[in-house]
Amino acid sequence: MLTLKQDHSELVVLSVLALGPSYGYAISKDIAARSDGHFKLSPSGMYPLLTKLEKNGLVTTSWEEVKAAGADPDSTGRRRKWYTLSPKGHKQLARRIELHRQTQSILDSFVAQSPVRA
Amino acid sequence: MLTLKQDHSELVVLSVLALGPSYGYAISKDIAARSDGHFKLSPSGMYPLLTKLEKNGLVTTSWEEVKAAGADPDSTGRRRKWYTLSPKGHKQLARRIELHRQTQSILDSFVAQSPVRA
DNA sequence: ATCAGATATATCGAACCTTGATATATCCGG
DNA sequence: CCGGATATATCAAGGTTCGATATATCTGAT
Repeated sequence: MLTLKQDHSELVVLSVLALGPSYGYAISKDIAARSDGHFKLSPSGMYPLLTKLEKNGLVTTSWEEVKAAGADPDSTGRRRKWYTLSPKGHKQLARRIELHRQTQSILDSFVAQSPVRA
Repeated sequence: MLTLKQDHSELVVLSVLALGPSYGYAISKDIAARSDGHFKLSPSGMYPLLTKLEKNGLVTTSWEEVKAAGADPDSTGRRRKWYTLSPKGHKQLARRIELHRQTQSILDSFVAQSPVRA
């Protein structure tokens, strides 16, 4: 189980949001599910990252009050913060993907030349 | 020009040392050359990393006194610290490569599903 | 009704990493 | 003789990581 570092976190979160708006908890479940449980982004990694994306204008946000079926109409209910990829966010994702591919290709050339013995 | 982060630095440095012993300055030049100038590992990234590899037993080290052709025989000369990948280092490299491939493959699956628009 | 576990967001501090600047010293070519 | 390359290394400021902690709500099972 791999805990994602910031660069990979950002790439993955942006790519998840490229499929449609979501919120922190759902994104983290999504990442775990779509990576077959291999990738993990914990709350303490997720929320600061989402805040940073918002501050940088890569996402826009809105709050949703999630009320239970038979809940007290006066209760606050559970709050859910939705994140939507902005045009700037889409551009940033494209840039990140390009950079990722470039990095991978060079990294692979180093790895390919390594005479690996177990 | 990409400055390597620790994880990538370690993978790249180990893979360079897998081809044969080297020393800090040469490794950094090697990385720049073999990446066509795209990867950079600065002295302040390199030396702490090499120290860590040594402390963890992944490399063994030895000093070489590099004397100039017509140098004063009593001068200290320039010091060069050679790093040789240990058996433990070879195993670690194999592990790192495997992890790298796994990570790439999952990361690629996220990226592949991203509807990229410039 | 109660309670455990899931849903949901968020911060904190200690440890660790990153990076440009600084330091020291030697070697080589012009 | 001097600037640039060779060679190693540390420092401090800022950024990152990660488990722990906090708060509050919802759901399903007993």
